[in-house]
Amino acid sequence: MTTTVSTTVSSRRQQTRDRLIDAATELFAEKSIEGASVEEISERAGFTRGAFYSNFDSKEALCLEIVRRRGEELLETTRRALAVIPDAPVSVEWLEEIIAKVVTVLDVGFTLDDNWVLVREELRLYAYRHPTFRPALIEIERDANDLSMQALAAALDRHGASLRIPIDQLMLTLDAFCERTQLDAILAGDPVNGNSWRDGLERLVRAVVMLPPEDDTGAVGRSDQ
Amino acid sequence: MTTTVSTTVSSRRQQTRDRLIDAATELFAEKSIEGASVEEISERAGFTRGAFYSNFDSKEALCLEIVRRRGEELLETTRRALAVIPDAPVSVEWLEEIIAKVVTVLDVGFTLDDNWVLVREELRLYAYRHPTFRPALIEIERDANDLSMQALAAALDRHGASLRIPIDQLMLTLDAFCERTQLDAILAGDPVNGNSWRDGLERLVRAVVMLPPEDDTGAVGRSDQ
DNA sequence: TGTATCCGATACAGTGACGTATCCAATACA
DNA sequence: TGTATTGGATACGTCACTGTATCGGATACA
Repeated sequence: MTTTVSTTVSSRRQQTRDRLIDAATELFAEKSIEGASVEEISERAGFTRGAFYSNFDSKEALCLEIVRRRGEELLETTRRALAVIPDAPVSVEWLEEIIAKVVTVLDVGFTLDDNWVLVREELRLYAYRHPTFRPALIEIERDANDLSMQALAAALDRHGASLRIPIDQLMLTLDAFCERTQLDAILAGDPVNGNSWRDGLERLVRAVVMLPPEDDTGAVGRSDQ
Repeated sequence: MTTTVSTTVSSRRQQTRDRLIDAATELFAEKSIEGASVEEISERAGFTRGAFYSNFDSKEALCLEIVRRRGEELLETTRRALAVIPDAPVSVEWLEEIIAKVVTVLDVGFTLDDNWVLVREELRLYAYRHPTFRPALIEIERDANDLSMQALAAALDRHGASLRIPIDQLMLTLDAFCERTQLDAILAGDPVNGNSWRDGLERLVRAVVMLPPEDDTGAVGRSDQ
């Protein structure tokens, strides 16, 4: 139809959508999702309510878009972070290496936006109450998690290291730990440096990873996939 | 002044307060705190808005009361759970013993009410946005945490065991893990049996606790209470 | 330069929650 | 039995939010 026009059109539309999404994300952190009215969101974005409804069917549709975008960002950034991990096993200080990478990857989800933790928490609860929205959140979180998990599994495997607990439980635990630490920090009024919880994260990983049986050169054990 | 009357009066008043609090807790889990109106809370409790405002100054005051009560319940139940832990070191399977107790104690916070996890999450976010409410939540959570933590520390010490990570971090991690596992279960639509996360909890503790250097009889190391 | 389309603003009516002020019934006390 | 007090219900005015329907201006294309 108007395919030629839509390119220029879309760019404008995309911008207002972006601004609406940014404003919404901010407000979701400040007040809750329930607490932030469509009017307020539009206003902060510099538009009126009409513009909002012209771009999104509802607040839920906007939430969905937020999650979708964040999911893409997450996957993208995680991939970049993972690309840095060397394929070949590192002989010296390989544990440090692994831990550093794991921490970096997990960082991703939290470093992107200062109060994303709050919004994420909000979205989780929102999902519980909005059945149509729920599967989207679950799927996206799962995808992001799986990517990091597989990378970690591969890295550990390459270095012949093993874990004291199942890897999926480790991922969940690390994630939950980071989230909680940050929330506590925010509650306490501390700035979210990202430093306080990083140390804890490293300690946690270190405590759960088991070294390979006395191997100094770091030879490869088995490498399926 | 009317001290003699207040006893009889209070009992009636207390009942309506209880009903209001119960209704509110239910609704906070179903809809959010923001999402549950004073009108709806009163209605579910079998009263009208007038009764609500006769008993609480505001929704925030009610939240405060909820947290206060829950805190007391938590401390009380935790104390009972801890009372079961034997003072003397157990020679055989002492690790099992410790783990079981830790799990039990942590259970407390979650077993009391099926969807307390949701309400707790809500309250955490609510606290972030309501500065006057915040310190109450922080204090109560801290008190409950400290009680378990000290008990765990003492138990570990009696048995000469140590941890791979600082004990406060362990407590936070365990708590966060339980919470998250349950939230995930709720999101996935699974019933909150309390079984799925129990296993994980035990594994986690087991992975982090370090046995004393080859001691079969479980002799006491140091015991600075 | 004219015209069609698209996007956001404005106007409007409907809804629901809020907090207060007042009212009624039941209970306590004398 | 009469009176005072207390606990909860009802009624009221206000305000913010929702969603829709209509309008105006800008941009693209001929």
